[in-house]
Amino acid sequence: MRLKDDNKKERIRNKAIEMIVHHGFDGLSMQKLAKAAGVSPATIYIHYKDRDDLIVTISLEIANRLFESSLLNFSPDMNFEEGMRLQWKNRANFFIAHPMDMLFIEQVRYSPVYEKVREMLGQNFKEIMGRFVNKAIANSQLVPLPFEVYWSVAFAPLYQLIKFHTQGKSYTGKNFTLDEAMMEQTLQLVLKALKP
Amino acid sequence: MRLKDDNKKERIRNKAIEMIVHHGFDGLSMQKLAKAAGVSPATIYIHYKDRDDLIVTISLEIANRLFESSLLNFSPDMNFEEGMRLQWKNRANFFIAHPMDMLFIEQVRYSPVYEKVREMLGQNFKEIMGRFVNKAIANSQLVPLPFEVYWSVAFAPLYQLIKFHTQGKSYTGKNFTLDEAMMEQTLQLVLKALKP
DNA sequence: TTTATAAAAGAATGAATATTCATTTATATT
DNA sequence: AATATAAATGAATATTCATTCTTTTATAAA
Repeated sequence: MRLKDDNKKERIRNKAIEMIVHHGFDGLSMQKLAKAAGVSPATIYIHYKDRDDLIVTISLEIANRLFESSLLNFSPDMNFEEGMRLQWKNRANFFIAHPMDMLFIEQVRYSPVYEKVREMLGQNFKEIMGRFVNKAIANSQLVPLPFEVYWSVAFAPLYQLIKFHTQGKSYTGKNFTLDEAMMEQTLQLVLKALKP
Repeated sequence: MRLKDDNKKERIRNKAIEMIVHHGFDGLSMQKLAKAAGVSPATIYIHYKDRDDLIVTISLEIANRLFESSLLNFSPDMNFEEGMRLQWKNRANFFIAHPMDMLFIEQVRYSPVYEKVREMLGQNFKEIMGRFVNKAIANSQLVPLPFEVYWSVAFAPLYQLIKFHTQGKSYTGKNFTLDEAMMEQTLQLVLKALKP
């Protein structure tokens, strides 16, 4: 029997991401996607149940790949500063290597689609980060705070900076490029905030 | 002659925001919107040039109202901590008073629509905040840093927390409510990061 | 080589889409 | 009260939409 052509599926996937990044969710039509990917509309439905499944599946793939990347060489038993620096490095590496994925997943995260994505995400990641935070607090390497406050202070600035970088401009429209030094400076500020 | 019924326009506006917040940009159709607002499809086109203009115009309205709110009683000559606290308070008040506007504008901010919105935004706000930051650095009340780093550290955590709050859950799905004390705690962390 | 099987294609379907048109309606001005 | 004017309507338009149907094609297993 004939096997599924993964290259074909990848083309569909990549073009879908591209279309959504450039034209939003309402810029994605199955026919335009088929044309852009060089396949028949019907072929999309061999790989994805329907339009919604396409979006959710791709979102999950990227989210899981991001989590996986962020956990590279990471352990919840790490020293707090060391762990934070590694998380920052891993996330930054992923986003800068895959700018389209970054813009796509951020768009998803702020759209109603994320509701569906959230409940299908693995639990691993939250557990590991939860342990990391609790341990750091117990060891007096991190000021005691609710997980959501930690998350907001620890990572929201990084995401914001990387978004500016990926878009090539800050929210005022000014051209912007994030370099190693600026990222390190920002991490230092965040660590200053979080360390007792 | 007959006058434009502002109540009608407001109904269109509010239902559009509601539909986009709940079902995303691809959940907004002009016919559904007309039905939800209790008007004829044609009536929408009396108030907005087309679908795109509707979305961009509403986005601009909300963005400008947010800026205005954030500048209530604010002056770039303020002491840094005082100014930061006021910005946090003003923004939080606006978002918590208008949760739908918050979810709408955040969705816009992460979508390609924002490109169009950005270039139509007034310059006032950036100028005032730019002066505030420069002055604070000159007075050694704020550590020297690029505006984008300041912005990311100073406000991204607030936006993240308010988003958790407005959605009623954190990104892990856990129920979440932001209270005064938690906001103050987070502001303290951010100030610790930013003060020399 | 043949056969069985599922992938892939392209055309077709009906529903939904944004927008407009001809008509009616409300009201400010005269 | 009459008139002029623009708001508002509902039906209509052509287009685009997601999805499926039938047919063809590639290939793994026999």
